[in-house]
Amino acid sequence: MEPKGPPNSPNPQDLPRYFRFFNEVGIVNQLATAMFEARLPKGILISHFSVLSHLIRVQDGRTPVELARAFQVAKTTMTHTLAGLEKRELIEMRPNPDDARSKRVWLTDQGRTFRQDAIMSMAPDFMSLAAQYDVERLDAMLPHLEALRKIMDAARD
Amino acid sequence: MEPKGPPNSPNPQDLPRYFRFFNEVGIVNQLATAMFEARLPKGILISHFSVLSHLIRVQDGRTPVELARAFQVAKTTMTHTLAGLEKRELIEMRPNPDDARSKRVWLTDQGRTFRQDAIMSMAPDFMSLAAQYDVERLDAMLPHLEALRKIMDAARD
DNA sequence: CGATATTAGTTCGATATCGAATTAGATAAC
DNA sequence: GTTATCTAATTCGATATCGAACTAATATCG
Repeated sequence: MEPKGPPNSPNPQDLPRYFRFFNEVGIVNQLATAMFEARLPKGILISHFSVLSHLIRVQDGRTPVELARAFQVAKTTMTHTLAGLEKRELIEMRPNPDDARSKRVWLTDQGRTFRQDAIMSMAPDFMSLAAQYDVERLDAMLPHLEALRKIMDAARD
Repeated sequence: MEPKGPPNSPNPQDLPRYFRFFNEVGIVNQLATAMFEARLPKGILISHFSVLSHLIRVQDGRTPVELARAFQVAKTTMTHTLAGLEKRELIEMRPNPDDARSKRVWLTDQGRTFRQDAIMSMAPDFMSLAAQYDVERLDAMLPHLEALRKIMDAARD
């Protein structure tokens, strides 16, 4: 064991290690996205599904800006995503009584059902994954990813 | 410790755990992408940078199809990305002597220099990250991510 | 109160990505 | 060896995402 220096001594030698890690994260993300979207009806993307899930998790009635911030996408992107969901009647946009500039987003029954069905349709993929890769390993990584995310999130001033 | 059952018993109860994991991966990826691209000259995206890096890592002289497969993007997407790199003279496209339908992609000196400069310009971000998050934790996750990626990759028949 | 600055949402133009169709060349089958 | 099939790359049309500019409403501040 090396004597432990200061908590972390930033070292330019480490650069490739970061690249490798983030590269791998990117690949996993791409594969997961492809896996998810293969199960979604065409025209519905992860972005749509994620908004529905978010609204269930944190309660609906959020404003578009809140959603854009939560997903860290441009406001215009959220406008577009919400328009798609509204067109399919998975959400409803109502005026925000607290602020006439604003709106609030509500899930429709169809929206809730749709999400539930989508999740169920993905189950087989996860089951087949579970057969080859112990879920525990994902759980073990989660706290580390969360810690990383929080730091990176705080860093983007 | 629980008695160890069969290696992994796929269990529908685990679904939310997968979602949480892949969701977190997505967020980290998004933050990393934003961090990288903030350092790249405008008009250059991660996709461009990644192709340059790939060509250095596995040797240039690859064909567009090979690159499209390596990154798992549509051929048309790679055509587009390569066009951007060529316009900026970071790569050169030459005919493939082995196959008249095909081309081979070569790095220019400018391309190599560009990549090196880009990496150096990102160093400060990584250093500041390293100060708060031990690189060892990333290294520890890497093999697990790689294993996961391989399984998912094989699964996408 | 009234002027200024900020904020919510949209429209618009640019670019990234994809799938379908196309063209030219290579491979396979008979 | 000729025909049919497959493959490499591009073009085209559709959609996702973004930033800049805009409008309307709210907040701030003198």
